[in-house]
Amino acid sequence: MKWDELEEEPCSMARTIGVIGDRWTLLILRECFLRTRRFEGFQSALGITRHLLAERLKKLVRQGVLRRIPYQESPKRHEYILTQKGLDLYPIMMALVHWGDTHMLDERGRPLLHEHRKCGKMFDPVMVCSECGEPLSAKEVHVHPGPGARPASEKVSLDKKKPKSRRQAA
Amino acid sequence: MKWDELEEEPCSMARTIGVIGDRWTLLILRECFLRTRRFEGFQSALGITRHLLAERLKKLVRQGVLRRIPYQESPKRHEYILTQKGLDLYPIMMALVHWGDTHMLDERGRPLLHEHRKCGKMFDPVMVCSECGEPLSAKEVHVHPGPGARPASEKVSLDKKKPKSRRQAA
DNA sequence: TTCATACAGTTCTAAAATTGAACTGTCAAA
DNA sequence: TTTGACAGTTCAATTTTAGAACTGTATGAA
Repeated sequence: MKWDELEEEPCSMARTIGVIGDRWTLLILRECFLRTRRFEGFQSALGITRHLLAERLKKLVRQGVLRRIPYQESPKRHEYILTQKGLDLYPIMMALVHWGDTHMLDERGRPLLHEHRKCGKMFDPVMVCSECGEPLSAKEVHVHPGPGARPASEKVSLDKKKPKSRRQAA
Repeated sequence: MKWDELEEEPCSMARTIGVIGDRWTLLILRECFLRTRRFEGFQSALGITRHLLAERLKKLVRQGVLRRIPYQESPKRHEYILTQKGLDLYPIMMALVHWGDTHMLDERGRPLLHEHRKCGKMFDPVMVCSECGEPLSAKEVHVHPGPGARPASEKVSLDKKKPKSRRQAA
């Protein structure tokens, strides 16, 4: 599968993965949420090669996750700022952090604490149902095909290839 | 940076990314939540190469996200089942799906709808504060160093290399 | 004026990861 | 006896990524 094919999959998760589903992109976005805005800032915070960083930033801009905004003329310099589409990634970031906090800590404890300005307390993120407000778990959710679902006839494979016998075909 | 170094970073997000932060792993986990359990099931649903699939499954088992359980003797066959650690990835999966539903839909609409068994309604996942229950957004959250934070002295770079001048050093 | 540095990239080669395809081996059914 | 399901493993070819240097504008210091 080519990776741009992911964005055409009739699956919202696959499409999201097509945009942000690689390690460097996720780390770049972490820095964005920590207020990094400039090329050198990302590069020195992450140790990513300049080549990949340039490429990933371009892709995020193309996808509308970041906006490239000039902050000085001559030499032209730009900052990379999260768009609303980018800011909407926040729940994904928090969910990643929270899983790490729950399952990947060492003896030293949490690297970061999060304070909720509205209530002034240190908090954890909790995912709830938009309708009843109860916390969600996989077992309480039932999945139905929606209007954009793939027709049942082609449900077999992401890349539509039939698995074929591995003994010589002719 | 080598990818196993990610898991040693004093950052819960980096550690999580070290475990599930690549495209195939995320797609494999999607299938797990859709009740796929067997090698051939993953392979034909995703079109992933058998080589990579075997490797990714091994890693997920090693990380405690999946458990490998025999379902028949001779020939030995195993199923891959989400552990509790794996089930706890659910909020991440839902957050990915929800962002895709919000920002990556085509004209046809949502590929999947989610029904909450408890309340019987189709819902969206919402991330709220564990303390006050209000929905979260990036701007209302303030980050503090926790007990496991990296000392300020080495805050510079993920890989601890100082960026050095790019003109000939000798 | 010359030198060093900041910044935002681009270019190049070597190394690592991924793809695609075939191969192994056990067992069941035809 | 042959074919197919299943769960991998192996290997060559391609694609990505890493690591390092290079380009080019501009500023401040010597």
